[in-house]
Amino acid sequence: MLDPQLLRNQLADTVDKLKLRGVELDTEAFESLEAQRKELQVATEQLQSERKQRSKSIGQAKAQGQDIQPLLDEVSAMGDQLDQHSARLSEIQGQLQDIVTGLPNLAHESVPVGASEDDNVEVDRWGEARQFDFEVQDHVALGEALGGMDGETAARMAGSRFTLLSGPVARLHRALAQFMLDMHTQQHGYREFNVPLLVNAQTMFGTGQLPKFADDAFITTDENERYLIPTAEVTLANLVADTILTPEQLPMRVTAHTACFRREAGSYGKDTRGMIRQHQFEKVELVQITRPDQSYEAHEELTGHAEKVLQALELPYRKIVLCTGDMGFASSKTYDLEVWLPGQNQYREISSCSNCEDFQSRRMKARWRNPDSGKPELVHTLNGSGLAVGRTLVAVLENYQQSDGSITVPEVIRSYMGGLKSIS
RNA sequence: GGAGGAGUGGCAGAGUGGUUGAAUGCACUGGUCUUGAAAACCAGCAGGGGUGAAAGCCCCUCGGGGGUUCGAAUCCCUCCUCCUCCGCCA
Repeated sequence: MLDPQLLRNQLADTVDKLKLRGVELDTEAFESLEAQRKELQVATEQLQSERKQRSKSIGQAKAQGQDIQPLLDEVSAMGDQLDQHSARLSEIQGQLQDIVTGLPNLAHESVPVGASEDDNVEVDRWGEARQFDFEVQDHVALGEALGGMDGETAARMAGSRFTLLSGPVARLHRALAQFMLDMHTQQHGYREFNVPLLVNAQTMFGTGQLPKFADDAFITTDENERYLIPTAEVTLANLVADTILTPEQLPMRVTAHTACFRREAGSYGKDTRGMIRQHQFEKVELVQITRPDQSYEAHEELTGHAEKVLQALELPYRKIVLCTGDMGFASSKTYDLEVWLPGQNQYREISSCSNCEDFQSRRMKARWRNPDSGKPELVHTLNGSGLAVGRTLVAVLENYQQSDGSITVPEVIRSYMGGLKSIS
């Protein structure tokens, strides 16, 4: 959520910055609502104040044994007026709230301006695409030939966008997740969490999934509606919801390996082959909670932690910075890591690392006590995939394939596979 | 699923209709004292919001929401969470 003060005091400037994100805000309508809010709120609080004072004086008069009936009549009349005012006020505030919660975060000044993914900027490239002296296959052909990947049976039991893994391929998938988790906890200082996969609406609101993107999430139908998390970012960031952290607790680095669930509404026909885009996939997520003045440093660091996984697996990738028009709703700045997939002859996203500044913490009421001011102030939140496990499996299958269709197991993964060097 | 109990400031814990946003203790911060520390003593110390150039003034919040009342931490309804016991169950 944007700071409401920005919209009140620097409206024109904020509207300009929102335009870069591809969002048009009706300035006039907003200003009109805001003016009404101000007037109503002042009036309502004034009435509350008067009522409070008079009620107190009734208490005092009664204690002194005076006749309080005239006072009672007078204050009674105020009640109706107050009710009217506060009803109208909450209506206006609700309308303002609807507008504000639907606005995306503003982009950091270092983010390239652009309208779509075509305007994203490559900032780094690591590794070299392997040269094959045979015809490469994609992960689906490889996985099926190995007898370890089955989309048809999965579709029969669950529908499209699900994949069954089995045997050594399933084990490789598991090994990759274990490897990532171990690297982040043992080398990068993250604390491992095992988190709920179902959360309430409040929690989804905190990280920005609600109310605007309700259609993207799976929701339960029992009386207490719960959402299946689309990413562990939701649970990890919400660890600090409604809390005031001490300076010593920052930065907080947390990670979790979870299943993630996405409806992929609106992506019909996109990436239908294989396990690039699934309703259910696994991901090792990295989240950092930092002091505001250290979040951009942490953003570079966190992205580096994700890159370390790709480097250890010797998977070629490039790092791009998303332009203002292509960033996620809550983000101020996002790096995407795209891994080289020989089977598709292109780079595909395998990690997305974002600094959300105080956009999520304002929604979550996540604060720290700044020793300089002595006051609670909003923390900054960052998240990144480290990495998407399913897509990492895809990348390993395609990059490590041999002419006979077997897969060489990456060296760093072998100890997680009982020393296995090759899957055939 | 059934029966009972409980949710108050960072923590503990008073408070059952009227200057209570809240006693007291601990913790924390500053000061006095001390060579220094401790102890003792003094003082400060919830969060959110509105308005204002600022100082300040004002409003809201005692798990969430609603109600009764001139007035609610206190009474009523409802939901949530936690604890104990019974039942069921991975």
